[in-house]
Amino acid sequence: MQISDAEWVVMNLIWGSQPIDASQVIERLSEPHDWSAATIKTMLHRLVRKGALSHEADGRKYIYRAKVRRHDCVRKASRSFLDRVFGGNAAPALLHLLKTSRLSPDEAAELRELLDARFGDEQGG
Amino acid sequence: MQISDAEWVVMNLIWGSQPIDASQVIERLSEPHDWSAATIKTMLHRLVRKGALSHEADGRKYIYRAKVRRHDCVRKASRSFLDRVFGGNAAPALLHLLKTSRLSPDEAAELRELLDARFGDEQGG
DNA sequence: CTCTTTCGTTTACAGATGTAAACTGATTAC
DNA sequence: GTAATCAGTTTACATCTGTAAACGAAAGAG
Repeated sequence: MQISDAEWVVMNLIWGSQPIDASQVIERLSEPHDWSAATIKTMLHRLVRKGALSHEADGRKYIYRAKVRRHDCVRKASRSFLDRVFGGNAAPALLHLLKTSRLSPDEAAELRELLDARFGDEQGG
Repeated sequence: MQISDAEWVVMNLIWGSQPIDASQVIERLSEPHDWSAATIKTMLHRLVRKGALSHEADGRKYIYRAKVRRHDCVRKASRSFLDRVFGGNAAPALLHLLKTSRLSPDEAAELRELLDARFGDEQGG
């Protein structure tokens, strides 16, 4: 199951604010993305159909919840990105991101720690 | 201009082996991707139309060349991936890739060097 | 010179995507 | 209780994608 660009916007909101009903999603996304309410309703509907969201009636409205875990979707999307753009090799991707990104000192430190933890200074691991 | 999944396969080949003619592309891609010659011809055609490739007649066949630089496409695709999946923040993306990837010691070392060069140990840069 | 093969162009077609209006059933305001 | 409103469902529609067949021109086979 593929989550499209626009659907990621919706999913990202829902992962961060579930359970949530349609009006909330519309309220939070229509302005910043210049989407009509109808567009957002369509996306919610499609995401339910795809199995990415579940909805549960609460009176006349529906409460939406993610059925797929963000982490799994991130993994899938990352895999697909790596495959398509870097032939599946993480190293060039990491180098590219590192070269083109501004990181805060804290973020850099965290990265360095993880790097050291997983791939120790002397031997790789 | 967007390069689709399948088109990336073609572009990746061409970036690595240009100039190249259609029969070569077909020869190199149809087996591993299980694509018919017609499919590959379509993709070449679309890529020319999109402006990603140029073609130049050489007798009855065409020689293809990339018109867009790989680096630019990588940057665009990375940007789009970051935006869609990580809300535009490189740090979580880097952490994710690092957590889910196996790197060789050399790759790890290269990353560490770049990290240190760009975001020195004491002060961020 | 015809027939066949080859190469590129056009056309095809279903499914995904972005974007949204139309429709329908329930609910709230009079 | 009838009108306006609101939520969700259906329908719409152009474009993009993946996948490929059909078609037309050129070139080589005989």
